[in-house]
Amino acid sequence: MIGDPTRARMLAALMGGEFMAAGELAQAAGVTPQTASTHIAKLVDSELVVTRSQGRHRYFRLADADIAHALEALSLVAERNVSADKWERGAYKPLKAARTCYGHLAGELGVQLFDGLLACGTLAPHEGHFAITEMGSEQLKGLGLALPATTARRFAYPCLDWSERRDHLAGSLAVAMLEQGVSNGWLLRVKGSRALTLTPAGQTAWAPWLDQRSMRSVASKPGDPDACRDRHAL
Amino acid sequence: MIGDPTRARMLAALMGGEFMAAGELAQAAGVTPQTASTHIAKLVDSELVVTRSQGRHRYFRLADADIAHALEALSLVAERNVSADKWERGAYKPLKAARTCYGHLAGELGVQLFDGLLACGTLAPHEGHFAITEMGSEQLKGLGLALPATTARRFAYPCLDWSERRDHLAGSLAVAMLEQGVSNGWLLRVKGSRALTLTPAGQTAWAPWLDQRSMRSVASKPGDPDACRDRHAL
DNA sequence: CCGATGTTTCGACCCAGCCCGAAGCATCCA
DNA sequence: TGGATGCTTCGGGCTGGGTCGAAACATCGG
Repeated sequence: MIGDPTRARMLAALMGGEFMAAGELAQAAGVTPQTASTHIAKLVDSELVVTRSQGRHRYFRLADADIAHALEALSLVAERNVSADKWERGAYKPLKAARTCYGHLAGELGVQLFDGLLACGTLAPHEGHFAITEMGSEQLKGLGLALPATTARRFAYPCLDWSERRDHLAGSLAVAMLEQGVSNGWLLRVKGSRALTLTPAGQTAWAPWLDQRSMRSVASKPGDPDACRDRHAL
Repeated sequence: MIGDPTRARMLAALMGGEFMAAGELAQAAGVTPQTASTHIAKLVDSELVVTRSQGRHRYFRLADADIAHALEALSLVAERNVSADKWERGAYKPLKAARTCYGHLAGELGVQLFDGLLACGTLAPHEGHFAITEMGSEQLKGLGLALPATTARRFAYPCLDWSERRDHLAGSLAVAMLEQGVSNGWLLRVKGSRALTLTPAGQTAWAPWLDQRSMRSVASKPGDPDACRDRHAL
């Protein structure tokens, strides 16, 4: 089911996490609308994709996060033979820098932000997932973020990034942060792609977490929130 | 590649994490040896499987943990339509109770053990993965376990269980614990299957982590190691 | 060296399923 | 109401690739 190249391209296009119209999917997969339609019907039938009719359009989206996760894990394996310099040129480059992954942020930017959130003590490990700290809650509210329910099972958890081969943040918090970033003009969607670009405004807003030269070393001792808080106060 | 039913059965058989001979794979997939051979060649060619010749046998194993993880994530999606009572009867039942998952323990037993290890403070969350505590180190050494290098990147991390839909423990620690369990007779392999059975000896050895009536509530406040340590002293 | 066993290669067959053109619905707009 | 747009269904052509029988190759035991 997932193995067919055409359906695989469709699913890859849907990995952005948003609804897409049937015609868009046909274009993304490079087939005629009628061919796309039969494929979509199969995807819906096997409950990988859910549908939502709106006027004369029908929109489709991945059914849930488990499916996105499975696809992400597959990408990790499938893309591993892509040579290192492929990432640095052509269509891959913007995707590697920053992209959406089922509604949240992935790529170099996603990984950096995740590292920063941990290093600054905005998030703290909690039973295999992550909880937001009191301080972190203040930080994010200060940026104008409406925090989703922090008790949700899928509030914040790690997601392995297929280009970076390291974790980035997933879960309702990550979704909310991406939405905020896009609506505030911190991130721009690249048309017809999952790629994103970080604007100067975004760089400023998220500076406390992104602007850390020695990310790795800081991350190794998570209990140093002061540096981050100070920087945030700028 | 993964989508072909025959290859999927082979990969599922390999999910146990051990080497299997070509003939065994043919039997597991229900095809003739020559058919199996062509499939295996493809799997090796696409680097999903690695080979190891020994005499007139050739043994095969999944290439690495990323691939196992991707397959596990796929199972989670693929098996979700299996009705609840399917799990309770027939061939599924022993698999649900306890099985191997790429060299470590999965199923109800795997999830319980993982919960117990966290609840007792043997393991503690650490930067998205898990670290062994000093106390936990003593506990495991006391059982005669040779601890793998605790600094390894993949020492201990969560792995979503496709029958339980909750995390169990993966990583080199989990592999070592399974190996110890099998070689000490705490666990018995069910012939021709990934299933495992827990012996009374195993129940005793792992009692500190398994023997907790109110698992969920205990797990919710991880800082209560005393009860576990006391029980261990029995 | 010779049979037995395990595995791979070759050749031929056959069918599931992908693809598109044409036609049929459904919805919106003027 | 009629045309334009978006999507789905139907029918038929085609081919990629899975399957097995037969035979070749490799290794072990005697």
